[in-house]
Amino acid sequence: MRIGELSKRTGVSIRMLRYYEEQRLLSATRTSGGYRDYTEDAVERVGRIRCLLDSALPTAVVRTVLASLCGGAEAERPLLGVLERELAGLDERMGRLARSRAHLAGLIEDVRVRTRG
Amino acid sequence: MRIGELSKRTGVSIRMLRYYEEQRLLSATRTSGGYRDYTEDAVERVGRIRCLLDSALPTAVVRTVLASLCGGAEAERPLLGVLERELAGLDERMGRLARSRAHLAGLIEDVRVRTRG
DNA sequence: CTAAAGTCTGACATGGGTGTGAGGGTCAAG
DNA sequence: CTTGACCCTCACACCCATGTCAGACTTTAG
Repeated sequence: MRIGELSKRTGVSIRMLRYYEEQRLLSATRTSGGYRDYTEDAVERVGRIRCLLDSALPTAVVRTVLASLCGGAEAERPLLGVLERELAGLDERMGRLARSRAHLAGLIEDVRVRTRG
Repeated sequence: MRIGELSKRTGVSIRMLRYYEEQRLLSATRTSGGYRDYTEDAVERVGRIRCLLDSALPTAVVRTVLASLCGGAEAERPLLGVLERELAGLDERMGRLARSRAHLAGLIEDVRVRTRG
C-alpha cells in the first residue's frame, strides 16, 4: 500500500511515517515511480512504534527495541538494561516535575493567604 | 554592581542574567561605557526569578507573577488564575509521564517474562 | 490528453532555557 | 601606553517529535 493509506489505517501522519523511515524504524520498497510501497505488516509495525514512542522512548531506543524484538531471546538481555535506564530517566523527570509542582502549590498558597489577609 | 559580580553572588550565569533582561524579568541601568549596573536588590530579585523558573513556570508567566507581586493585593486575583492554570498544566504533564512510565514498566515486564520463559 | 489527487525531497519553524563563540569596546593596574 | 580582565551585542546550536510549505513528479480518473 502507499503512504496515504498507511497513514489513514494507522492514524499516523504522513510526515511521521517518513520520519520513522529516516530514523530507520520502518522501511518500504519503492515503486518504479519512486513511491513508497508498504506491506501489510507495516500497519502493525507502526502500531508498535507508536506504543514505544508513547512510552516516552526516544527514536534511537525504539530502533534498538524493535531490533531486539525481532532477534532471539539472547538479544533481550542488553535490551532490558536500556529500558531500565529509560525508566530511571522517566522517574527522575517525574521527580523534578513533582518538586516543581510542590513549589508552585506553595506559591499559590502564599498568594491566597496574602490576599485573604 | 556589574554583571560578573551579580553572577557570582547569585550563581546564575551571565548568559542567563542577560536573558532575564531580554525577557523583561530584570532590569539594570547602564554606565557611561554601556555596562549593566545592578542595584543590591537585584540579588534578591534573581533569587525570586530562579525560584519561579524552578517551579516550571515559563518566563512570560514569571514576568506576570513578578509584576503582580510588586502590585497591590487586588492585582493578585488574576495572578491566582494564571498560577492555577500552570498548576493544571503541570498536573497534566505529570499524568502523561505517569502513563508513559506505566507503559514502559509493562513493556519491561513483558521482556522479563519472555526471557525467563 | 488533461486535471486532480497523491507523492516525492528538502528545508524551515516550533518550544525555551542554556551554552558558546566571534568581533569589538571599557576599565583598572602597571 | 599597554596588558589583561571584564563587558557589550549578535548569532548560531541544542533537543527532537512534529507541522508545514514549496516546487516538482506520478498516478489515476474522466
